[in-house]
Amino acid sequence: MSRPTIAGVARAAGVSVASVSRVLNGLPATEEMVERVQRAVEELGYVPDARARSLKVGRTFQLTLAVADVGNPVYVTMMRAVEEVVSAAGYRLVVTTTGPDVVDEVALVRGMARGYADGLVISPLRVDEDLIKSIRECEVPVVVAGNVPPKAGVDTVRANSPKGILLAVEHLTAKGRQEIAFVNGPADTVPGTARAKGFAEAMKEFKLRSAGEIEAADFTFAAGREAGKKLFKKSRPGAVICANDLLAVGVMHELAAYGLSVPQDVAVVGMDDSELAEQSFPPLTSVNLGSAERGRRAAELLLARIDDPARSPRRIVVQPSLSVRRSTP
Amino acid sequence: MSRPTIAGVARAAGVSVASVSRVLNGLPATEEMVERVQRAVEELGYVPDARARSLKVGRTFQLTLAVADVGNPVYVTMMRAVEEVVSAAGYRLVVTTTGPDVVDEVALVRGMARGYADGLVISPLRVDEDLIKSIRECEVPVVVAGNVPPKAGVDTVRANSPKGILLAVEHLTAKGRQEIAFVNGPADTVPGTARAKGFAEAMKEFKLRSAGEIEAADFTFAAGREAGKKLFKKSRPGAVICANDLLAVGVMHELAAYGLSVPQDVAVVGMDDSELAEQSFPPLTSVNLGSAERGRRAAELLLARIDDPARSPRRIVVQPSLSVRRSTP
DNA sequence: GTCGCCGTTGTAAACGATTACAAGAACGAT
DNA sequence: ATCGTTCTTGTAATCGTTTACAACGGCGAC
Repeated sequence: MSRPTIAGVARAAGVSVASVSRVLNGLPATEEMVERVQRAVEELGYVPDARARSLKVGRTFQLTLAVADVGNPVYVTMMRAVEEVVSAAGYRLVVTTTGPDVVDEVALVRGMARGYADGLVISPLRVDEDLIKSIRECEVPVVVAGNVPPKAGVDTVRANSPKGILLAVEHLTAKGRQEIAFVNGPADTVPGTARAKGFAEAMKEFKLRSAGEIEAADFTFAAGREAGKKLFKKSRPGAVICANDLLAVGVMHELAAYGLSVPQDVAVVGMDDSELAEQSFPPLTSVNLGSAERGRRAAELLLARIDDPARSPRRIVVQPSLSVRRSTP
Repeated sequence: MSRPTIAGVARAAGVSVASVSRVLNGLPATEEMVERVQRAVEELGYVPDARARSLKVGRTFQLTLAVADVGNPVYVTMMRAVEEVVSAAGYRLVVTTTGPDVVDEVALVRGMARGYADGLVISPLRVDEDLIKSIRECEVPVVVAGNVPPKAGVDTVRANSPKGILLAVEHLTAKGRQEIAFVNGPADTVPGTARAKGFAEAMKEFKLRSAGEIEAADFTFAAGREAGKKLFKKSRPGAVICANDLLAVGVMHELAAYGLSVPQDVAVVGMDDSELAEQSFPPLTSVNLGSAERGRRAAELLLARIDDPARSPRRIVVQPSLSVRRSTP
């Protein structure tokens, strides 16, 4: 016995399929009609088929959020924010992971044309011409949580990480730490380049000389440890700014291995202000790049564009703040 | 200009829709036919509509993984494992979050009848009759990563947490810690009850008296801190076992607030052996409940059941091990 | 040359919903 | 009594695929 269809319900209720559909969608009908249909639905345990429905109406009432690395705690903050906005608007949110490769991301964006969802929020790590092209040509609205050039013609909401790094440097110098090193993620990623540039600018602004720069292989804990190892092999900075919280925690572990204490010997600042920042020990001073707000705004942009596909693309920048915790003096 | 359909491709190629479909699905056709169709597809940028396809063939080639709390790092381990197995088998994995409430879970399971995916892996926190019923009656195969009674008639893969706690207690006593306290998650959850029972059994086995038991409000970091506060207000155990890693990290923070050091003053053991365990400081000794293996096996069970819906339900138990790190002596 | 067979292609009917359109009922106004 | 209006309901087309079935052409065997 297979699932009942609308035709089965119609037969059971002794009415037409059109009437069943109308009742189900809350269109006007007599009390008796509503009654009969609902009884039949109840009796048969009928549940409408979303595939058939979306084929006909051209919408799925699902939205997709694509993240590069589920292990990065910054995404949980974002995911929560997106979920909240999206479900309040009556959409289901589904999360998929792309690999770290840009080709995976391109495949995902192209794949949206298959009609999996009505829209996409994507936070790409690496961006190239192919990806921009696929986003521009995407069949469904796309919002990029991150930085892509305006020519992509797409809604974006991004962080201001140079400004964030400036806040970190300002805080560290105010506390008397002048010898600041920087542990970045891969330079071929979008946040990687932005943060490298931000660090250089900030150091210039404060007339400081960098106490060492390391490019980690990844935005991960393990890569952070590696980077820390390399860094402390050649220098003893008074502070380290890290391009995200996972890297920062990795670096702190490495510091401990060297017998250095945080923040007395070395101050450490992370970025993202994710849940990990408060969970780490000592709790991590971290640049809040507004992940929650970025998630929220991205979701709102997506909904707005679904409502009006013709509106001109918005580019929102969310301002950072600094969450001071105990990893800095 | 809307997306091209198979009819458009057929027209452009000067062949019938059936032929296009056949070429697209790799069914036998002449070289010339394949050639013409592929050119037309290329030219128009045709992408088949997954909704229409799945409506017709009755399969979506998507699988759903439902998790209760994306903030819990144990799920990232699991997600990675599931993703790997599932994508190797040619399925797309989509992740959705249920709330902590059982009604959300029931709604999700019922909702699967709408045809969102070909199968579901769910890891429910709380289980009641409604949920069991909905799982038993679910239109698509369901695998439960967790513990539901056999009468649910469903494939399950669960951890052996009592055994895991036994390992923890054994380890602690071997290191000379006899005064062991336990910080559990909510008792009305499935893991909560299992772990409470496991702790009691383990203490009995080792002829020890509990040095305090606290039920945290949630399986979260914040709840762990609260629980730690309560615990240390009334007792000074030599060791604390926590029902998951987030709770353990919360407890360690509270210990630090009391000026107690880990592991010298108090040893701490977590459960799940998630990525957080190695990221925490000191790195957390944690009971490995086999999340990765559970994820992998759950995915395999799901694929097997999709292949053969009639096979009798399997109930797999994954054995725990202990990952000793520096939070215990 | 005719027949049968096989391989390739096309026609049309599904899948399960929504919805434009038409038909019928009810009712008041003339 | 007739007509027009409005409200409710049913019939059938449609969304974009897949696929059963039929048609056709080519080819070898007799």
